[in-house]
Amino acid sequence: MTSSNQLPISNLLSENSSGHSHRPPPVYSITVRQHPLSARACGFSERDRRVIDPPPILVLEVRDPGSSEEEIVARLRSSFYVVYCSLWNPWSDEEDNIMPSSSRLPQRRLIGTLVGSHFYGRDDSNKEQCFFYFSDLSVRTAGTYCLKFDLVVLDAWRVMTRSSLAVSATTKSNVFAVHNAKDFKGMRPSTDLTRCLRAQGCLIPVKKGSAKAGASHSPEAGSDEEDNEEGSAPYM
DNA sequence: AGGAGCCAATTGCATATTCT
DNA sequence: AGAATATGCAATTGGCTCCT
Repeated sequence: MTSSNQLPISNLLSENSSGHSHRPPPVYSITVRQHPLSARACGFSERDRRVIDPPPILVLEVRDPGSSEEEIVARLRSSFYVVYCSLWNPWSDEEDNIMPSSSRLPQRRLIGTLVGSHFYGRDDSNKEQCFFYFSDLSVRTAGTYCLKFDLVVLDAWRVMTRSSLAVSATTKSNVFAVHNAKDFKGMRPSTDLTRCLRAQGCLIPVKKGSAKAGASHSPEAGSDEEDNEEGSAPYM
């Protein structure tokens, strides 16, 4: 299991513990490689979950002039990263996770696995990258939202000393629409990137998509103006 | 009329069985 | 013994119905 590219915990400990090195800290950045486009509102039922389509996929990059290429790759292969997802209102630019309600207790609007799953593999252009995918995200109510992603680097030194972990990078997805059951046009077929990751062993679900959805917006055609306010491609 | 939840059909995956 | 095929189960998805 332990590959030669794996970074020992002792290395992380020494490289991250502040005051133990004069090297500038590495710079982390995350970019949304596959943006969410639409979803069907899943309501308040715990049983009936409707995932966001397509599943958001992020790419992690590390810039560290003091490290060799091999060290950076080893760092990307390690699983000492957590990407946390939250729901945002794109118009007010405020978090939109909590639904205030007079009749019910306040509930989270975004449900599912809010922490991204780490996967190191090749993208559809055969480039090795560190991915985080969110294949189990659902939104309870219809509306227009975007997703905010926060990267936290699990610093062994800080974990051991029980210090708080800082957010190392942040990014947001494009705006996407959540429709009611009657308005939802169906799931799209999985993108090439999704299929590519799946083929390498990534546990991301692959969907065939419905004819209705496929006719109006195939992933290849990229005609998403109806659902995607910014009119950008599903993934870049 | 719109939203929330239920239901049936479809799809994917795991396991069992059969064949070479 | 290993590969191929069949079967069953669980998850997913779209559409329908009921309630507010």
